Amino acid sequence: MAIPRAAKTQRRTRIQEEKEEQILEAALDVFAVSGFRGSTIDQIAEVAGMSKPNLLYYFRTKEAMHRSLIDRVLFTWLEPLRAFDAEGNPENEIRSYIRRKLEMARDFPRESRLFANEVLQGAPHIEDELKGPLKELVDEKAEVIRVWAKAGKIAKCDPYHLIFSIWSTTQHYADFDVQVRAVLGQGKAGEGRFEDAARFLEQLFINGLKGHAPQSES
Amino acid sequence: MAIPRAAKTQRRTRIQEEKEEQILEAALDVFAVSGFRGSTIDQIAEVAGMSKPNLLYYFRTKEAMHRSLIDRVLFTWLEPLRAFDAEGNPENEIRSYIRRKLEMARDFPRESRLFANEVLQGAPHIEDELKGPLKELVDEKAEVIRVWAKAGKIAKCDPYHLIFSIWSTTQHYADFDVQVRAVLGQGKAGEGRFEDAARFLEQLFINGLKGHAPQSES
DNA sequence: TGTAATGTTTACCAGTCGGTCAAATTATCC
DNA sequence: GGATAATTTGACCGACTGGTAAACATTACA
Repeated sequence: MAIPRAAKTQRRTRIQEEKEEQILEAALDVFAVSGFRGSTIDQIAEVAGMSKPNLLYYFRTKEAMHRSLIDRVLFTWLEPLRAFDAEGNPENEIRSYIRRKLEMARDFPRESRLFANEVLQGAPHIEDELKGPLKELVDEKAEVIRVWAKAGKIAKCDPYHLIFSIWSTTQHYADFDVQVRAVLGQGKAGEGRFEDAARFLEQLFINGLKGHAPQSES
Repeated sequence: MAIPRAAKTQRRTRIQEEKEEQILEAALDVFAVSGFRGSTIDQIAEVAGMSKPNLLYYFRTKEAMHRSLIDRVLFTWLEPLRAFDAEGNPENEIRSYIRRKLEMARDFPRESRLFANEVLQGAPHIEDELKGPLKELVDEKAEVIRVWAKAGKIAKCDPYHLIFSIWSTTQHYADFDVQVRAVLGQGKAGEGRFEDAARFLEQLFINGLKGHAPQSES
């Protein structure tokens, strides 16, 4: 009868586990490059090395694949921000947040591009996630930063725009990789570029946010 | 016999001028959102308010439209960087570069997204421009910054990554507009967000690059 | 080992894609 | 006003799109 469709049955078989993994892996490849509209099931099927109807056996529609991919990636993608610790030393927290985000741009560029494509195209599939969980998390961490600034531990600044600028500078190395490589040219475009970027960004943000001494309150 | 195709004839008629303008305007709307692969001629035709064969009378192919659009936008897009003046005061130059880039993100978000889409998808249509004219311009301006740093007018830093970070932070407000709005929420997502962003970014970059006193040479 | 559930494939569908063609319409210029 | 060139359109093409149906193959399990 075959009603599997990956969710109906309580326990997923080993083969389901494997195939779904294989499909999402291929889908990530394709969606990350062409976005949702620009990607086709046939492309994904080819990359995954299976027939199109076979893909559609595990994911009923193209949207279901995309949805599943986004859901899985979104959680891990926000991990670095979640790790942002209110109790920690501000300078260290910012420094390691930058470093972690940069590592993700280096190690998971496809995931970064998947989101970039989605948001760039108006986030038609993840608007709720942005306005809900994402906003809440950012609000929480922005408050932490605001308190640090108020206490003079870092410079007074808009915490939201600080977060945006860390996102954009780090993800730039994944999303605009082609451009970065083109501009740096043969010589400087090697893997060392991430180390250079890390050094520069840490310098920029740490110096840029140096607290103004203890500073009086109110 | 009508061989116009917009380029064969030396002098372009008023009507050609107008229609091509109209088409490129519509194409910008569509390409900026969906990227090249994700956009269709029919969509563009509908936005432009003309029939599909009529579009194809002025631009032989979808690629020709895209090409034409990119060529036209690329020049103006790099204008702010070109204006970067080696003779000027470093702090002022950086400040006004940021401001100009941010104004472009605010006033020409579609153009920003057009490029973002293109680069994100591997820049299949503009690789040459990136490796050629763009790289040359950036090399030139990076040298200016390097000299400033060497003279102690600004902090020692990698000029390429400085430029990347200005690009990414400013364009973020165009390319990731939906996300920015979602995170800032109803209250703070108004037009004032560009002023807030400008203030933050100027603070970040100016403080982040404060020169270390005159500093000895060699 | 049999059989029922699971997994895979071939053939196919209706709608959309980029693009063509010839006929019809409109502007231009004498 | 008429000839000529420029513009516009409806009808159409083959290739591709997301997705389906049903036959076939494989696995799990009694």
